[in-house]
Amino acid sequence: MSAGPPPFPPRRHDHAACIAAGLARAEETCRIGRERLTENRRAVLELLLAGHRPLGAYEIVERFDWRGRRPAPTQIYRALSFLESLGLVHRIASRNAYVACSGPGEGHGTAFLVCERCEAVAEVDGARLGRVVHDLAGASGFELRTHVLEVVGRCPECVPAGGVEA
Amino acid sequence: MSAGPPPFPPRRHDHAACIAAGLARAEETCRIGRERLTENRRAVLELLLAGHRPLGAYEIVERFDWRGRRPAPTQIYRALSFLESLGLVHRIASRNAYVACSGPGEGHGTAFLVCERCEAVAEVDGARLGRVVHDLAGASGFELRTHVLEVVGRCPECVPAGGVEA
DNA sequence: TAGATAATGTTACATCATCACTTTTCCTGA
DNA sequence: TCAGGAAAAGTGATGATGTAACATTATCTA
Repeated sequence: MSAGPPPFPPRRHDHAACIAAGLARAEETCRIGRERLTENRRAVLELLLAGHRPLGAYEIVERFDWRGRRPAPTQIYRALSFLESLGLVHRIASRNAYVACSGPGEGHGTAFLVCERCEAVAEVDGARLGRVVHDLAGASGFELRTHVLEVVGRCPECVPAGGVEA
Repeated sequence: MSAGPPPFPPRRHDHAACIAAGLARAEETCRIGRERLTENRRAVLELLLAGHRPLGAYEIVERFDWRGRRPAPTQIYRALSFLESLGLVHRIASRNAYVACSGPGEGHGTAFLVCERCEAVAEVDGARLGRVVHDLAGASGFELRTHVLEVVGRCPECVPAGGVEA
């Protein structure tokens, strides 16, 4: 049930390694799907991995040092939709923002825990959630294709801090 | 467990009555909370109730016949956030759109079933979902405040229709 | 009825996302 | 190895969504 790394990585962890792992996973995914992880796509993914929180498309544009210039939004959106189609990136609908996928591809019980204070995002997955969503839809005669579950609150690091600041 | 009206109302139902009921509920809610259901707010709510599907803010602007002129987006957003704060309207994040609340206020197990073909939206609520979300968050040490669950697929009326048209 | 508070009116602007079209890059097979 | 086609990138414009700031008007309350 609960194998794998903790959903919220500790504030200090081997970030370089976790970026490298993400890129390696992307390369593997592309290789398998016979897709190309071009320079643009790779760069966008890298920024998301480095950000370690949801970034808006225009935030990505700003961070993009791309042979000295900045790419047009179009480029970013193209890369994002490519990466999304491979499950390497997810859109956080409640924030109009994007995060690098932290785990293996789309289970049918995926949820995002979004910290409203520090903006950290954890991706969690549970068969039980998948079943509940499935049943909830089924009970209404609804044919499920996909779902968006975003849980908003405080991550473990931010629970102690009270108030609404930040 | 499954009392109340069917989550997806039949295509033909007493729509006037269901609008009236929505408005009555809003008036009651405002009375209790000592809030004012002003002309603007009431009109926005009425449009959402009449639409019976998620409307974008600018769609509301267009439908708004407001003493012959059209209101600025600001007005609409102000009404929407007021109505949202009272739980009379919900934002469908995955669509940047808004629907009138169809049931009693915020349980902690609310989900929206969004038909990708006809755009109908049903609001469903289940204690089981609430528990799963709660547990999912808790297992990560996450302190839950609220959540967004949007299930995308086909409503019962649209399941028969194949293809991706519309 | 004065003063405080809430809501509205109005303009401008910030942010998010896509379209249409051209050019370049890369892959494939003769 | 190079022609031809497909995929990706480059570029400019524009559409769609959402807020900020501030003046004005309506409503409540003492």
